[in-house]
Amino acid sequence: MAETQLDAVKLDGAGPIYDQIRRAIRDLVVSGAWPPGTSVPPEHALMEQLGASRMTVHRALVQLAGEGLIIRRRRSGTIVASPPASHAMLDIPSIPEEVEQLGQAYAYDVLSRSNGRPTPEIAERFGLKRSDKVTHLMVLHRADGKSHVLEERVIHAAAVPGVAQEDFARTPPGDWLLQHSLWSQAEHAISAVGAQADEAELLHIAVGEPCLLVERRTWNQDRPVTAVRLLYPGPRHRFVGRFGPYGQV
Amino acid sequence: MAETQLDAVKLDGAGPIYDQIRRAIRDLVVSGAWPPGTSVPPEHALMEQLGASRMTVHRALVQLAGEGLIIRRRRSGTIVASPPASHAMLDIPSIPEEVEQLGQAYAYDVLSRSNGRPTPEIAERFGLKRSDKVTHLMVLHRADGKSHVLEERVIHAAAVPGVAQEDFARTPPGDWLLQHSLWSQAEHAISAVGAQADEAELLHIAVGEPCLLVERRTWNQDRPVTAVRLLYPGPRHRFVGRFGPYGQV
DNA sequence: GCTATCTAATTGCATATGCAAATGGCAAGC
DNA sequence: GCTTGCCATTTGCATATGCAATTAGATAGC
Repeated sequence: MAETQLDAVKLDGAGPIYDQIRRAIRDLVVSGAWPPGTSVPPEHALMEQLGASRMTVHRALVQLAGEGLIIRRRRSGTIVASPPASHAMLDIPSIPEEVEQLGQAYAYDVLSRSNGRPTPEIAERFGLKRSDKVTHLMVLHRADGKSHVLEERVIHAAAVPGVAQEDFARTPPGDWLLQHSLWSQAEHAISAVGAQADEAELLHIAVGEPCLLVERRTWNQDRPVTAVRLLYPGPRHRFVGRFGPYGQV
Repeated sequence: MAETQLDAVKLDGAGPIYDQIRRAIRDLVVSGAWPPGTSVPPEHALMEQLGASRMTVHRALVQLAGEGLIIRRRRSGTIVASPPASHAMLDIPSIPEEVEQLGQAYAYDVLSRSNGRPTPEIAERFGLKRSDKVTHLMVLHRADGKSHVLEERVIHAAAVPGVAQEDFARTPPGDWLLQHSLWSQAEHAISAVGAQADEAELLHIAVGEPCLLVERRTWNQDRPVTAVRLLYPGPRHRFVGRFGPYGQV
């Protein structure tokens, strides 16, 4: 449980006070300055530090709690929440967890791994500059021994310290990145493609067999972090989302 | 601009007052009792009607506005918002609009249409009872003359008055339903499949060619409304979503 | 009729106040 | 040591009050 630095909360004078407080704390959370578990100063402390009334501070904190950024409990105080990975269609799923939730045994192989510059094709496909240093990976995930999904991943070395030394022997890159990097925005694209020859061989399916392709890119404060291409074989896989007319339920 | 019935707002005594007010108004909105454009009573009226303070009423309304259910403007008052269809991955897109946004000419053909009971296969696939009366449709949507998407739809007649008389000559069923029915929940599932022979012929692609399959079911207060199966040919189509670690951005 | 101005309705925001509810931790008693 | 009960801290909720900002509609002036 880390200490918070009270004076890290700075208002910018733009807009309503409650919203300035909200944004100030939100930025500290999403930037990683206050990692999950950090205790947020109590309302009275913020109130004095910022010269606002308790109700104004309260309003900001209640809103942040509603957004899931912080968790508040009487007497214990307020702490930064751990980002949940539970949005089904709008999330970054952990492949090991997915497989294990299906009651199957998870395993994976790192097929290849290299540090260097992206090839033009990869740079184009993942929206990177040719000058960026990247780690490039191919990983095959298996469920009960059967090929589950083929992962091609590019990691922007500058955004993820230590990635060049990591060999991903114990943790697959997706999960490793969730622990060792921050992201503030992601983009999914889902499409259907036919398997290429090399892909078909690895996934043990016929060439041209329909596959669900998930391409995802993530950024941290507008800097690219990683891009991944997940190829799920056949009609066995589906992405499900539930929602209402005014947004998610 | 319809009138609101002030006494339609009823508290249930469960939980905080601001939340009772919030839920009471939310229910009136999502149930359709207060359709879009309806003016919500001003804070003072609700305050007197409910015996709560203005700030408590205010808190409920501010929250509803934040959720997008209502729109508030000084002096003009508060009105019920129109449900937006802009969530990209989590929405019910209008196919004509989608096509026209691509700058292509939209057209469609109703390939078949029938009223009756669902076949066992359809009942199973769409989660309906065999005894439900349904309208069954096959529609081909075209963009610039080319096949764009093949739609198979089942509409639960009891949930949509007038569907048995409608021939969908002027408006495709998806758009017609958005105007003539209410829904409170929907479920998407996206997967990749190979085209069957009949589907391939209609879409002008080869048998087995990968297609993106979107299956969607919608309910209104737990009663099924419609189920649809949208088959998008080939890798031309993609579903895109943007989000952050704490939810949508 | 047209325009500029004023008025009043309505929401937006902040504060001060008070009490309720939950609970971590201490102290007393066994 | 263990349990019980109390106290202080922190958040949750509701109210009352006051002023600011916005703007629809009325009014006055031309």
